[in-house]
Amino acid sequence: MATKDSLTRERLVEAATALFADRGFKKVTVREICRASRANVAAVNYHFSDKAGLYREVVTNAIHAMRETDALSQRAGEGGSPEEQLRAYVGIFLHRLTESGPHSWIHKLMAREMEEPTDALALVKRQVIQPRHEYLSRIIGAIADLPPSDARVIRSVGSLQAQCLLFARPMPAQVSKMFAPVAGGLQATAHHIVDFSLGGIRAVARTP
Amino acid sequence: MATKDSLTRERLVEAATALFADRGFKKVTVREICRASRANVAAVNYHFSDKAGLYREVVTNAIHAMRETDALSQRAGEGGSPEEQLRAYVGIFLHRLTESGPHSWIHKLMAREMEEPTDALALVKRQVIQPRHEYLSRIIGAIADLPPSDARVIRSVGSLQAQCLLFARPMPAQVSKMFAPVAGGLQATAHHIVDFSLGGIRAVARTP
DNA sequence: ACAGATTTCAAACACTTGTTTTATACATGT
DNA sequence: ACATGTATAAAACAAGTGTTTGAAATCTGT
Repeated sequence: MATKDSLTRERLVEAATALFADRGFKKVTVREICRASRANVAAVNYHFSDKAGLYREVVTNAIHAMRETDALSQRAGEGGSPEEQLRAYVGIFLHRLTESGPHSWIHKLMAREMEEPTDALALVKRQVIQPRHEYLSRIIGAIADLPPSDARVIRSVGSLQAQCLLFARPMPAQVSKMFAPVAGGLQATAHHIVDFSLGGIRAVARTP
Repeated sequence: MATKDSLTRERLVEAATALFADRGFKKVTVREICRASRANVAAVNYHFSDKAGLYREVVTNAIHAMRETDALSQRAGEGGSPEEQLRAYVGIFLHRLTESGPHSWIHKLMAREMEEPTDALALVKRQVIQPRHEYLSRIIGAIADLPPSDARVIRSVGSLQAQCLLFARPMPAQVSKMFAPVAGGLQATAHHIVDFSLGGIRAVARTP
C-alpha cells in the first residue's frame, strides 16, 4: 500500500495550512482548499477521510515547527546571562511571528487553535505551551532571584507572554497598529518588550 | 407605526447579545437565537431586516456600555496621582472583564469583533479604542515624564493593554489558567499588572 | 365593533456546507 | 497482458444556513 506519495496529498496539506492559519478551521471550506490545490472535491475525504483529519495533519506539522523555533531561541541564549537569554528568546520569537516566510503561519494557527480549540489542543498544550512556560519561568526566576514557582515569577511570565502574544493575535490592521506600534521596526519593539519586562520583573520582585 | 414596543424584539436582542458575545457573529445561527427567544424564525428578519442588522444593534449597545465602564474607571482615579489613576483603571477594567454579571459579555463581544471585524469595527475603534488609548497615553506620559506622543510611551501603553487584554481573550480554561494565573484572586492580579507596568515604564523611560 | 395596520407563524426557497457514490483512469506486480 | 490495488473525477446527497412568502392572529384608533 501507498506505492508512491501522492502529489495531490502534498498540495492539499500545503494549501490547507495557509488557509487554516489565516482563517481558522470552521471558516475554511474544503471546496476552497481543493480549488487552491487544483484537486477534486473528494480528494480531502479520500486522503484524510475527514476535513478534521486534514486539519489534524496540519496541526501536527505546526507543533513540530514550533518546537524548532523554541529550541533555536533557547540555543541562541545558551551560556549567556538570564537577561541575554530573555533577549534572545523574545527577539527570535517576534521575528518568526511577524516575518512572512515559512514560519509565520504556525503561530497564527496556534492562536486560532486557542480560540476555537479542537482535539489537538491538548497536544499543543503539552508539547509547546507547557515547556515554553517552564523555560521562561526558569529565566525570570533567575532574574528576580526567586524560585521559578513563586507567584510573582508566574505572573511575570504571564506579563511577558501577553506582550509577545499581542503580535500573534489575529487583528485587523487598524487596531493592531494602535496596540502594537511597530514604528521603528520589529527589533525596536523586541527591545522595548525586554526592557519593559526587566524593569517590571525587578519591581515586582522587590514587593513581597 | 411602532404602536407598541414589541416584547419579542427585546427578547431577541437579549438572547442575541449573550450568544454573539459567546461565539461571535458567524458561529451563531438565526434559528438558535429565535429558539432562545421563543420567537419564530422570521422574527429576526422582520424586526431587523437582517441577521447583520440584529448584530449591529447588539454592537451599538455594547459600545455605550463600554464607554460607561471607561468613564467610571477614569472618574475613580480623578484627582489622584498618575499612579493612582493607573491603579483605578486597571482595577475596574479587570473587574468588569471577569465578573459574570451584566458587563462581562461586552468585552467578550469586543474581542470577537477584533478577530472577525464587521462594518461596526470602525465605529468601535473611534468610540472606544481610540479614546482609551489617548487616556492611557496621558497617564503613562505623566509617569514617565515624557510627552504622550513619545515612542516609549506609546509602546508602554501597548504593553499595559496587552496584559489587560489577556483576560479578555477567549481562551480555553486550560490555557488561560497558565497564561493568566488568577491564583490569589483578581485583585492580586490587578496589583501585579500595575506594579509590573510601573517598573517597566520607569525602566523604559530611563533608556533613550 | 369594525377596518386597517402590525405582528406572528408554518412552510418553503435558494444556497452552501461536508460527505458519499459511482465510474473511470493510472500504476504496479506477476 | 492481465489483474489488482491506488488515485482522480463528475455528480449527487443530506443536513444546515439566511431569507422570503402568504396567510393567520393580534393589536389600535375610531
